[in-house]
Amino acid sequence: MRVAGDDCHRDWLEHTDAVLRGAGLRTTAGRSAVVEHLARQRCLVTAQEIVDALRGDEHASASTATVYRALETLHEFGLVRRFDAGEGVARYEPVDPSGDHHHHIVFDDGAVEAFSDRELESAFEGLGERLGVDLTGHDVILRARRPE
Amino acid sequence: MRVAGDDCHRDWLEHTDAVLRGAGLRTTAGRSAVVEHLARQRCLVTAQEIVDALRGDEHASASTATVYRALETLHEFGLVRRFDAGEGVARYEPVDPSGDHHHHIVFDDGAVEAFSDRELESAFEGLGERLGVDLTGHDVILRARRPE
DNA sequence: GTTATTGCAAACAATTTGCATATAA
DNA sequence: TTATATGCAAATTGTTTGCAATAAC
Repeated sequence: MRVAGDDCHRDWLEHTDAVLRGAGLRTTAGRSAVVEHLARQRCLVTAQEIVDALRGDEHASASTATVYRALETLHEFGLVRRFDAGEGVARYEPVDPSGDHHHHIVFDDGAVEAFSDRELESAFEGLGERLGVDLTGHDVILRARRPE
Repeated sequence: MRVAGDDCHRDWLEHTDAVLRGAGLRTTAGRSAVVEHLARQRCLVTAQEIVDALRGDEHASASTATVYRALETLHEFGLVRRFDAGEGVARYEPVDPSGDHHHHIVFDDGAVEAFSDRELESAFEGLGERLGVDLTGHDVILRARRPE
């Protein structure tokens, strides 16, 4: 039985490795640790969370500077998405190489969850044409009240 | 002849005044200057831009701290939207009291433009129900390539 | 051997906060 | 008169950068 999430993450890891290597970048301990941590991640992570997680890992670690530099590199290559819910911290997540993507719900208590909706997705088809611009992507942020 | 934009801004100004006053807040020079500047604004503004604009205005001014505090207050009351395109600066804009709203396109050169699209908007109807959450709002951020 | 990558610590930029003063109600 | 708002400057926070040391290729 295939576990979708796991495969997606393995795919991302392989894809990321290939892209970075293909660009002539070296496979180094720090960046690899960041990439592997992201691959393990389902949700949005902050740079600080990666630093902390790696500090607690005896097999890998990376300084704050390295984490930020790795994230910047990954972002340049379109391998991670940067997401900013407006709390002053940037959050990152792997970009699924298969093209699948999801969006986010920010709850009033600050929690962030992922969601996807085919119907909403299809509303973006043809939008670029209607607006007369060359769309390269889209993000949706829903705000929701936490049910009490 | 009615000029839509102007009316909308006047409406927002009056609405904002009423809400703040209704909450027992005082009508003070600093906050009023910020509110009036926002009302005059069509596009997304940063806190710093407001400070600078007011510094050049002989009739009004507000310190950095006051501008941030005013924006925070307005945001709490849902009178402004905070928008973060991921460049590390928060941008604010009035929330139209009539319920009308628009979204944003971030171009690869960093420019941000507003847009609205009825078709896209209608895709959000029923979304909360489909997802089983109580939606209070939504933001859409399009990414686009600047035509060369 | 070269050149990219790292860690550290210092530098930065946006935003927040403490506190004494000013002012709207 | 009294509590809210302000300005200033210092403090915080998230992120970036210079540079010498290190490690990939």
